Amino acid sequence: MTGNGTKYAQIADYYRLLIDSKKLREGDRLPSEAEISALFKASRITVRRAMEEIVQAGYIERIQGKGSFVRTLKRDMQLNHLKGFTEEMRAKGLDATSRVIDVNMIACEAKAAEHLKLDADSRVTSIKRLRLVNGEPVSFEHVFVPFHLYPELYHEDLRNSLYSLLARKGLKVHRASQSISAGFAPQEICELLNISKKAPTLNIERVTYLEDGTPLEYVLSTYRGDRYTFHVDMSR
Amino acid sequence: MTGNGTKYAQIADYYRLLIDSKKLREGDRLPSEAEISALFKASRITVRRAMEEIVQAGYIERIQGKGSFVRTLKRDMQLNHLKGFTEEMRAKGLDATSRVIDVNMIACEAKAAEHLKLDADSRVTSIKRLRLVNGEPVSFEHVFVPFHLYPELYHEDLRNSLYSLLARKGLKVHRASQSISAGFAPQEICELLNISKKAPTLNIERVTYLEDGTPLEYVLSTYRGDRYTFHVDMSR
DNA sequence: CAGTGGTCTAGACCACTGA
DNA sequence: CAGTGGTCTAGACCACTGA
Repeated sequence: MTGNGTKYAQIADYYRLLIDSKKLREGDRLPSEAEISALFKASRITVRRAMEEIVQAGYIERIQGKGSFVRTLKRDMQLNHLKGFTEEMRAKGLDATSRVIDVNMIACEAKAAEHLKLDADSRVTSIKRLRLVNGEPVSFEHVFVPFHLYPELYHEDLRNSLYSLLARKGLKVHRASQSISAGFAPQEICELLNISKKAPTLNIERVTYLEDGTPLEYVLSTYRGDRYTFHVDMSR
Repeated sequence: MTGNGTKYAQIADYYRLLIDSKKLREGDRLPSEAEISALFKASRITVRRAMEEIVQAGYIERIQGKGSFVRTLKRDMQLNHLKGFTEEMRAKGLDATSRVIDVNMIACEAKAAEHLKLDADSRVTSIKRLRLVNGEPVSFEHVFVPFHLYPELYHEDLRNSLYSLLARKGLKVHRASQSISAGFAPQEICELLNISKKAPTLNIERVTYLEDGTPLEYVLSTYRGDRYTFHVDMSR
């Protein structure tokens, strides 16, 4: 517990800690406002202020007439689960494979370096792959992984899930930030995807991070507009 | 003003509307809590509750000793907060407006009916709007809202945030499911967006739901590929 | 200094839940 | 019905900004 700060922050911290440390588990009921009020010798409004804090942070859910309950995080996890291409296609019952176009250790390009928080000339492993579903090309991706995070990466078999490989090295993808736009692809990518230069493509720029916030990879993907749709669930 | 809903919601809506309709602009100061309190004959705590609402929605910023100001926002890395177009652009510090193309009460199309869980010939309010940022067309959207949820909807001023309007009727967007693809737009939409028929577009199909799971709206949006990028954060 | 928002109190009535 | 959270009031003292 903190001890400093405002009263409502202390109350909020107290319950946040109980939940973080699993002393209060999913679905458990918190004491009522009146009880917390008595426990901390705080007015009900101060207690409510504290509860609002942890509702806001997604820790609990309050139901009039029933009480405050530790939230089941399952729903949100399912809501927008971050998947790799292989995993995503498997979830749809499709068979995903890759054709490795090119693997290299290179000096990092400026844009990739910025997203990976590396110095401009740092070394990165560069991987170009064509992603296929049921043997048909669906997307082309160019992945950049900081070399020092996984020096042997370019010796590995990259025909399957990259995330599985990384996970086996203890590099677990935690979150990703993506930018999705519509456009065209350059000639050589069009040829790989077997589409016309005038065919629209879905272009996704993705940065994935480890739990501690370290950027793990920077990916530029080009999806065939006629073969791929990106799904997202969002909540308020 | 609406007349229904809670007092704090009415106060919050009042100022949200002033900001949406540009009667209060970026950097403008809102009246002090005492003034709002007198104006609405509400206690200070109720006023504060209202202010918290619109702080939460990213509309204003409060500074102790100075006052409450309409937010001049750069972009902040929020999680994956579900926003309407107006709100999203505001968060990027951009000025969003709409041109209403067409509003109608129609028998629901099969696809919209399916997503809205309505019978095939149920009545829906159909709204076609052109969304502009700094006066330039960015997207065209076609919204379907079940008629019975908000019968007077087509009498309302639809130039600003639809979600604000709905919220004032107690119809609060809770979650949304979206499908994003790349493609082209039909002739008439290209003309509205002021692009060539061969220009790529980002097409988003969205279904939004109320907290109890009732579908609230079905939207087909067509974004100019050169003017819009969709951002998503995902976690594992 | 007057004016602002931030924290806090004690107390009230209400709507909702479940026995 | 008792217990819960939701809304609302009137009033207090505080910390901070700016003249």
